[in-house]
Amino acid sequence: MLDLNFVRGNLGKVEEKLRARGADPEALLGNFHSLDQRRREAITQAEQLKARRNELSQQVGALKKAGKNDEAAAVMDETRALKDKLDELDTAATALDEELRQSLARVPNLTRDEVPAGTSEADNVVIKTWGTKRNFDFEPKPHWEIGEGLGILDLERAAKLSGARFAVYMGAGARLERALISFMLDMHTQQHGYTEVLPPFMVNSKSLYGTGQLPKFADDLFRCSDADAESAAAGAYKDNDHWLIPTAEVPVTNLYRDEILEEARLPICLTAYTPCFRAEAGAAGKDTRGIIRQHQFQKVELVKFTKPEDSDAEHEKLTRNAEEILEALEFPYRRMLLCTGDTGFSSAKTFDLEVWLPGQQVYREISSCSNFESFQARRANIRFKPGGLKAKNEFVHTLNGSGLAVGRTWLAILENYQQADGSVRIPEALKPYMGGLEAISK
RNA sequence: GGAGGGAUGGGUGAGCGGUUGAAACCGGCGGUCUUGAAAACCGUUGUACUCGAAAGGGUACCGGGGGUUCGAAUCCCUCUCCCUCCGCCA
Repeated sequence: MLDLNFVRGNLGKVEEKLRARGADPEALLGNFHSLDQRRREAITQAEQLKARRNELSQQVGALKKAGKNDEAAAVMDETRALKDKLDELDTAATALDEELRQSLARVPNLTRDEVPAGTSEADNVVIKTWGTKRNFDFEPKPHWEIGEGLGILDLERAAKLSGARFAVYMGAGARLERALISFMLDMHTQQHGYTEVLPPFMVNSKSLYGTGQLPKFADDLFRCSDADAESAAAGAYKDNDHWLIPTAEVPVTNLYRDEILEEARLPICLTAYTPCFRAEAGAAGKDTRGIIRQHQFQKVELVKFTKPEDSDAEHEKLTRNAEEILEALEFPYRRMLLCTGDTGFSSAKTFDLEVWLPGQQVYREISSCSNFESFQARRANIRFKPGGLKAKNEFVHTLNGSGLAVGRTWLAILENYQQADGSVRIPEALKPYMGGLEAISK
């Protein structure tokens, strides 16, 4: 959420930044000025009447104490007469306030000035490229052919169990997924200084609001049937409903919702393995082969809470921490700076890491590392207490990134480490996690 | 699932219809003392919105929502969460 005062004072800039994203400022904020104006007038009117009521009520107390019951009764009558008008003004003020809040909740974060202008992923900018693409003396296959050939990936039976966009991993394939999770968590906890978290895989609406998935992106999520569908459809979510998490970002960032952190504790660096559940609404027909795009996938996530002035440096570090996994596994990859049109709703600046997939001859996103600045912190009310004379609590900056998407790492291993005979070599760094296994073969 | 008890500021915890935005203690910040520190003492210390050029006002907030009342942290209803006991259970 953007700061109301900032929007009010910088409406032109906000509109410009929204246009840069390809959003329509008219649709999002069209009547902001007049709405804000009407809201403030309504609040002022209601508050003036409340002040009057409070003043009279105090008089009643004083008169009664003094034994002047007749006079008290007269004042009580006068106050009672205020009631209808007060209800009316209060209702109007509350409605306008709510309207403003809801419209603000749907406004995306403003992208940083260094984010390149653009309308789609085609406009993302390559920041760097790492590694050398392997030369194959045979035609490299896509991962679904390799995985099914080795009997470690079973998409047909997954479809029987759950439908399209699910996978079953078998034997060394299942172990490879588990090995990757342990490898990534170990590296982040032992070498990069993160603390491991195992959060719930279901969260309530409030948490999803805090990180920005709600209210705008409900269609992308799986909602559990204990939710009150009727009120949810109306945009009014209950406190005790449950949704499957689309990423560990949601539970981990919300860990400190409505809390005030000690400055000395910052930055807080957390890493979490979780499955992620995404409805992939609107992705029909996209990436239907293989396991690139799934309703359930596993991911190791990195999350940071920082002081505002540190978030840029921590963003770079976090992105490096994800890159180091790719480098340890010796994958050719590149780092992209997402353009304004491709940067996510809550993010001010995002780097995507794309891994080379020789079976498909493309770079594919395997990590997305974002600086949300105070956008999520404001929604989730996560503050810190600055030391010294700066007494006022401030919103932290939140950041997160995949470190990495495990399913996509799994398929990247198949495609990059495949052999002519259909077997797959195990990357050096992963061998200890695979019980010393050299290769997966039939 | 059943029966009880709770939820108050950064923390612990009083208040149970009218100068209570909220005692006290702890913590934080500033100061006195000290070569420095500690101790002791003194002062200070919530958030959001809103009016105002400012000084300074106003409103709301004691888990959430609703109600009673001239007036609610305090009474009533309801929801959520936590604790204790019983039952069930990976």
